[in-house]
Amino acid sequence: MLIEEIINGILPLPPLARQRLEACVTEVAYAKGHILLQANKVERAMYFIKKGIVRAYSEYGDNEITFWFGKEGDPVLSMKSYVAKDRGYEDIELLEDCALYEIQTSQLEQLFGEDIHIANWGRRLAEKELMKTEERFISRQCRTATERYKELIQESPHLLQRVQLGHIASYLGITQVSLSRIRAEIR
Amino acid sequence: MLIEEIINGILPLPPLARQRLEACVTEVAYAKGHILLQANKVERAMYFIKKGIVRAYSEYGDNEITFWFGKEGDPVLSMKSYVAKDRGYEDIELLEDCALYEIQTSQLEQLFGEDIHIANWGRRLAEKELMKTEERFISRQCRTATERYKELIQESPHLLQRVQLGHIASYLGITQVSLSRIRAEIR
DNA sequence: GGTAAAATTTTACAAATGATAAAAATTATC
DNA sequence: GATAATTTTTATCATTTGTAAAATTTTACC
Repeated sequence: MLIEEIINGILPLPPLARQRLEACVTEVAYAKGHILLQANKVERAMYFIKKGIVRAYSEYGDNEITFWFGKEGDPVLSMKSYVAKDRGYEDIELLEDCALYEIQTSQLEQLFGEDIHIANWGRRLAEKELMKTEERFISRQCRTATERYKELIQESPHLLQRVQLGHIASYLGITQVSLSRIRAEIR
Repeated sequence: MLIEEIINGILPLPPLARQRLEACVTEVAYAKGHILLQANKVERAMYFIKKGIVRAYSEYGDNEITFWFGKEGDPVLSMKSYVAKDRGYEDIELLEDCALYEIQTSQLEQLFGEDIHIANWGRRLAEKELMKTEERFISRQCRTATERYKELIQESPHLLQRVQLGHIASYLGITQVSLSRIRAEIR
């Protein structure tokens, strides 16, 4: 996926603003298993996924809890680092070899202060992420695990092909055993 | 709470920008029980709470599910309406007589296009809301109902004085009966 | 292709939560 | 302040989900 598409997908920018933003972007690539962002660290870069799939998870007691998957075009950042300049909750692990667009948040912040189009682009980015988080929150609050699994199949069928079920289970907020049960019932 | 404090609490604005923003604000007051924002409607206003307490809830099947409380200083808006110009999920009900600051989102959007400080203020608003939603999401994912209840007592002890337990229970994602059990165990 | 490792499913049992109904306590109203 | 209405607690039983361990399937690697 091209950075231009990703940027304009958030908020279409006039050519000059887009050039300024794109000038901050560098391409990087890491192998499957690489930890892109670390929990308990103030991260100074954010990414967009050009190619590949990643997950965000937290260690909690013995087991890790996956709470987000990112795919092509998605932004990857520690919100806690990005917004509050504080240590993040999550590790972000590459589930496939990935190509990424990298931006230093310090550069981005400078542009936010200089270019009103980019400031509104950044606003839009946060707003869209907020919508997604809210939707998942409400889905979690209102629907049963079975409904959430069916919803996931509907909306992200590709994910099931690319991610192992243990991660999916913890993403849905249930154990792998529960997910197995649900899958058996549906069949 | 003064609108000036609320605005500067999100992002301190230079005097001119703050004046422009405050010029959009009107004060309104409604009685306990009033529905400020309606589910399944594209809402065109947002609010900040000057005085009082509100809740956001969705009807789901027979029962309603409360998923947010707002108190003095908090923004009140349907994210779906504000961000996507789409019908919101939630009703927002006043749990006490409230004094509110009202802003038409159309006016706000115009300012976002005209004033870079206000654009960055809007970015900050979305970012902070995102952080809050994310924290609650993670708390929900990682902690038991009992832990979440204790967390709530710690962080918002006032809420328990002002809101009935049925709403608190559904906010915590459990039934009122479960919450009663938890309260009995803790004592 | 065979072996080891990892992932997934299945099973049995335990713990947590939900549903329902009824009792107790609190709050609102006249 | 008495009565009704609402809210909260308690009790019982059913259902869901979790834990642990074993069985099966899939994947990775030599």
